Amino acid sequence: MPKEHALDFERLCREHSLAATHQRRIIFHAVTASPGHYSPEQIYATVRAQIPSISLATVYKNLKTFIEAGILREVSPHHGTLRVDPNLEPHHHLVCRICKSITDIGAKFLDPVRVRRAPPGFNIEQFSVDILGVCSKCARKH
Amino acid sequence: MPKEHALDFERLCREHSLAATHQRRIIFHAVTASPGHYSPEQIYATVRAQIPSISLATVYKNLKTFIEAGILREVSPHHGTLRVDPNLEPHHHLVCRICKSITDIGAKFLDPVRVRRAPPGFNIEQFSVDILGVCSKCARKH
DNA sequence: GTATCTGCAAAAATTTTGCTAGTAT
DNA sequence: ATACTAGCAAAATTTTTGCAGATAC
Repeated sequence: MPKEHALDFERLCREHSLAATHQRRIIFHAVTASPGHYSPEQIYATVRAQIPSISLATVYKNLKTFIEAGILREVSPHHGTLRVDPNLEPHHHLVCRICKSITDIGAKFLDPVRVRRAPPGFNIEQFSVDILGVCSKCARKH
Repeated sequence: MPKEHALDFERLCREHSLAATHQRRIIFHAVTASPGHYSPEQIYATVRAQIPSISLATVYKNLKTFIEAGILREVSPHHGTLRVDPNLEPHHHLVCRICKSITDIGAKFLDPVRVRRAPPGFNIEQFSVDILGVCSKCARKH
């Protein structure tokens, strides 16, 4: 339970050499104040209640800035565009952090995912594991 | 190793009550012929080599149709828009197939993911598990 | 004072929709 | 013959960009 989000925010900005602007403070608060996984539009709506003059572009720019700094994460590394997968067998994905490439890996190459304490009320149908890291091609370039 | 994609395709269409059109045959082939996780634009480019007059809208419509039928899958259920996650602790996601809601679940609630046979050349940094299913709210409505 | 950031407007990129003519069953 | 589908153009959504004025350090 964090006590002082405001202090956290000032510190975070200093640590990442970001200017602690009013807009950033409110955006950060909108994202972190209540648990959730919000879209830029949702965050924009929340922030506008406090800064009616803010622009959607500012929200986008700062979310991107926060993500690049590692202060926030993006839920899916592939939100940019639809990607179709013809593989209907149980399998998982190797996802390269650098080039965003996706490679299949058969489910049997992993220990089966097992839930220790079941989430109340949620009806589990299947598991999909993203194995995040750096592919061999990108490793060679760095 | 499938031998006869063409036959597969005709059968698939019959099984799902879809008209086996020329465009669909070429689109399906573009997605399944070589392993990958292609975007609509990439598929459009491939298909145009064989049907120069095809429209991008037709590619989109049919990918969506295939996905709804279960003939193809989408790599990420959240490609539509960016979603930010303020939780930097190790955790995974409960994702509802119906309403697309995302709920955090701490990493300790799952057995740790373990790779049995390591993918050659890929440098693993972290695991992200999507637990797919139906949330309690949506279950109540069905 | 200087570098960075905001807001605006415009553009780019992605996806959907309505309609008419054409095609599969 | 009937129902479904393709192509087109237009619109809707989502995201990025360039720049002038404002703000943080």
